[in-house]
Amino acid sequence: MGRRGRVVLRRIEDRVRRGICFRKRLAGLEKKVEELAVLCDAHVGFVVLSCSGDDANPHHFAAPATHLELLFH
Amino acid sequence: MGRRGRVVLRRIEDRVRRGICFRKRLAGLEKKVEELAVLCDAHVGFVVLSCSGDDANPHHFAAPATHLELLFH
DNA sequence: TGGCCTATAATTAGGAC
DNA sequence: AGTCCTAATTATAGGCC
Repeated sequence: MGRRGRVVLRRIEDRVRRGICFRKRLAGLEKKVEELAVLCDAHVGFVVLSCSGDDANPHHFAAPATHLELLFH
Repeated sequence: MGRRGRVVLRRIEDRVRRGICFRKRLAGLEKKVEELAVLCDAHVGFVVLSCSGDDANPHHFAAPATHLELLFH
């Protein structure tokens, strides 16, 4: 994707590239979730527990904040 | 987006258009979640409880299936 | 490592049927 | 309401610093 070729749905073996991809896509996902919630007045939440080989960035998110109680109560 | 103008982050007031947008974006989100999980070997899940004014389509999803236990146990 | 840049791929709103 | 089409926007891999 981006500059070269299409997405191949397969684990990215290189640790560094996998981490970069993880951070970029996580940001994109957060935006999409927020958009779905607001545009469609939906209750949406998502959880990311970890990225393999990257203990530094366990993550958690739900959007928007007012839905948090509903989802994770 | 698409044919006319940019995304405005605001509730779509028209019921029919909101429902269409909901279904399209939900499908897109499922794909993105699946991709994040596989590409980055991450544990990801998301929940959609409802779309306002569309009781027909409460939805639930987590990807991939092997992560379900981890996330919603 | 982390932020910008940008060439491409991917998503999607609206239309047609 | 569902499916296909496609223009136009948006997301993002790889580069660069």
